[in-house]
Amino acid sequence: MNIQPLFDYIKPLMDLTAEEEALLASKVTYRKYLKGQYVVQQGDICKYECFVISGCTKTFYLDTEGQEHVIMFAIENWWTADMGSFISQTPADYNVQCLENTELILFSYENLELLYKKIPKLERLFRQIVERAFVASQKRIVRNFSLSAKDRYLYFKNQYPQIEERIPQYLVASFLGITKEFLSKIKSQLATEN
Amino acid sequence: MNIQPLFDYIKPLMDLTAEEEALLASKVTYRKYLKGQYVVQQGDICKYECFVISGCTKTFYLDTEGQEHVIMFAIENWWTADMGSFISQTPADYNVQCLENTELILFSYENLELLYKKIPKLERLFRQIVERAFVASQKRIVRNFSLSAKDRYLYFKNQYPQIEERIPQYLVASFLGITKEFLSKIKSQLATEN
DNA sequence: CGTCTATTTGAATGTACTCAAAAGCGGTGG
DNA sequence: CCACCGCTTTTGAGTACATTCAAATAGACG
Repeated sequence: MNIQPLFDYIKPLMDLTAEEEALLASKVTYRKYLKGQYVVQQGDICKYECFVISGCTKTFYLDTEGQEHVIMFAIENWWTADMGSFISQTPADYNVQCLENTELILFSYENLELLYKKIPKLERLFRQIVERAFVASQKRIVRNFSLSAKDRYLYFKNQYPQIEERIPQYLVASFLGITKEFLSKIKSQLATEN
Repeated sequence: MNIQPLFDYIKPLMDLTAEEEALLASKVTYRKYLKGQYVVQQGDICKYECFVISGCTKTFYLDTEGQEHVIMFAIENWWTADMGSFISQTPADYNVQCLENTELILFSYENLELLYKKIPKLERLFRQIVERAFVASQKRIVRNFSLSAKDRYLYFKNQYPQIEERIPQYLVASFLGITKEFLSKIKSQLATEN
């Protein structure tokens, strides 16, 4: 049990007093997951916003044909959840599953509300975090529209080398919105080019 | 000058005292734009978060080939801005332009910060607004991956009939990530089907 | 070493794009 | 009132990017 990485993450964004840190620590849950375990399942209510201490998760959606679409990955110092489900406490559209053994800090809905009350500046912190997530999400929409599959792959590889290295290629393909076969062809094409 | 729609929008989300309403009113700017005018231009710093009282705006991006990609529309009771630019006060990636004569309520960066200080629960309100925007953005990514152009169009038409009716079709096409020609073909196909 | 999963390769196909031209439509001026 | 202009939409032919399906190959792990 080590939630220090959470404080290290918060520190540059916001100052917390020792009491506030203690309160925060008392209202979150540290939990280990094994590779393959689900943090959230489609149809369940997403009970937690999660901060990743170590490991890696994927968030994905199963469409009506059973096709899996990876929406996001999360690694050390990232947040994950099905936010739509969490904020309205309604059934989740997405699954969050661990791709490695993973350590998470869980913020339950009730405790997060309580923390917002007791430490109002957390409201500010989370506003800023979500603002950045929203901006990143919009940028991804733009990339999906304006870049070819090849360029989206190169962008991903360049931006998130530490993710590309540790997850299977078919998940990268799904994240990029292409088939695993086509990503394979893109890679072999890139290899011959140089 | 009528900012009542803003208060009507806020009321179901949060209670404001008369003093708070007055303070808020004193720290925002009401402004009319003509059809075609820019609210934000690519390269400028986005000075305001904008609440739409009336009219309609498009947010778009010009890629390296000069191709326009519509990222979002905003109509009555929606928010618009280049949030990435606004939150970090750096040059904007996107343009926001009025598609009709438009009335906006402008929140400047400084005044919004001041309002957050004086009315901390506004921090909560904006957090919740951005959370919902983020969720919507993620859902759009999922739709772009899992639906065909035809189904994306049908979804858009169904969800936002009041937008589809009042804007030219080539902008709808751009928003959906397809060419205007292809959207035209989709529509004629739908017409023959029934 | 064998099994299971992930990746690669190839051929046929499909969805959406490009380019070019024609048709529709709204406003303006002769 | 009609003719013309600019802009939007439609139509068609040819093309490109990405998919599907099937089979072969490579890698990981017990």
